[in-house]
Amino acid sequence: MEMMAEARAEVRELGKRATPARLTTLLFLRSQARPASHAEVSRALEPLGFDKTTVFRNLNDLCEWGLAQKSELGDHVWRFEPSQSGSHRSKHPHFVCVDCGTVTCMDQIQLTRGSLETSRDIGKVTEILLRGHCNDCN
Amino acid sequence: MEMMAEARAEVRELGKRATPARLTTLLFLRSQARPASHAEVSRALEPLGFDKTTVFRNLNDLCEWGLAQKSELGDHVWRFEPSQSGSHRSKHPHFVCVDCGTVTCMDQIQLTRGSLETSRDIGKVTEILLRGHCNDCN
DNA sequence: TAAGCTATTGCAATCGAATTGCAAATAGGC
DNA sequence: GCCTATTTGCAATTCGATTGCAATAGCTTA
Ligand SMILES: [Mn+2]
Ligand SMILES: [Mn+2]
Ligand SMILES: [Zn+2]
Ligand SMILES: [Zn+2]
Repeated sequence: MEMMAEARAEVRELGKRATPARLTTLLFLRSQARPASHAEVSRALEPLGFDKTTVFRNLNDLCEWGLAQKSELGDHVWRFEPSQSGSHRSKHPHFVCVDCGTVTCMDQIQLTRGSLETSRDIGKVTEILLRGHCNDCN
Repeated sequence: MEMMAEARAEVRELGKRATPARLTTLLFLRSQARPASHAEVSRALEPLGFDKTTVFRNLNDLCEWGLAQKSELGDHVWRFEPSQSGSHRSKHPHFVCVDCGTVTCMDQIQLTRGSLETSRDIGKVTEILLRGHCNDCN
């Protein structure tokens, strides 16, 4: 498959071994519309014969190597999503519904000039997380 | 003590029992400049003879009753802080340093008009969390 | 393409925060 | 002071995250 060959090349590029578990984990993340928890990825890959711990380690390794990103969205569970390939490889904002737990990836959320100054007094903002009630939940 | 009598009144006002563990927990939160984790509160109260689980339950009860707020700031640990007494009892934004873990309470962080519209398409934002590198850490 | 070295895997065990069950203690109304 | 519903203390449990270690399997090299 096309995707698989591509993933293999990317992993090899980093000097890492292109194992089936690793490539499948990466492909799975890329197939999802939203960040996936370790439990979700495992649930999908265990039936294929991949071990839960191996998945766990690969998820974290992929993050360490820049191929994926890990975020804590407020429910004490890590969620993983593939890094943006092209333009913005940086973290993007997320919206989490406190009612149904749905996570939405957002582009270009900006703070007002005043807020930006305020935040600069404290530090350099690298990540924005919004929480609230999604339109479906109200 | 003044604080204690005040706390007692507030708890009684809610129809709840003003137990030593409960009042001490509330006073402790109010003595802190930053949100405190359950572990931190327990560490402070256990030497005084209060049980870890009791502290845990009181922290959550206080939140349920509106006297405190609970947030997940990105490290898989709940943090508790007293509700603002006067003007804005609502949740305020926080900044968390991903390096040192320091949490800073912020006032009035606003999104740009455009971002606000974008977010409205998704849901009603009730909480904003900023993460990044604090000025002390660079 | 077979051997060898090392990264990776599988599985059991451990960790720690969060959560629960239940009997004993106690706050507050009477 | 008595009574009862609430709260507490302590042990046990849950569950995601994390680790140790021996077995396995990529990849490099000869
Ligand atoms: Mn995303
Ligand atoms: Mn705060
Ligand atoms: Zn929702
Ligand atoms: Zn810092």
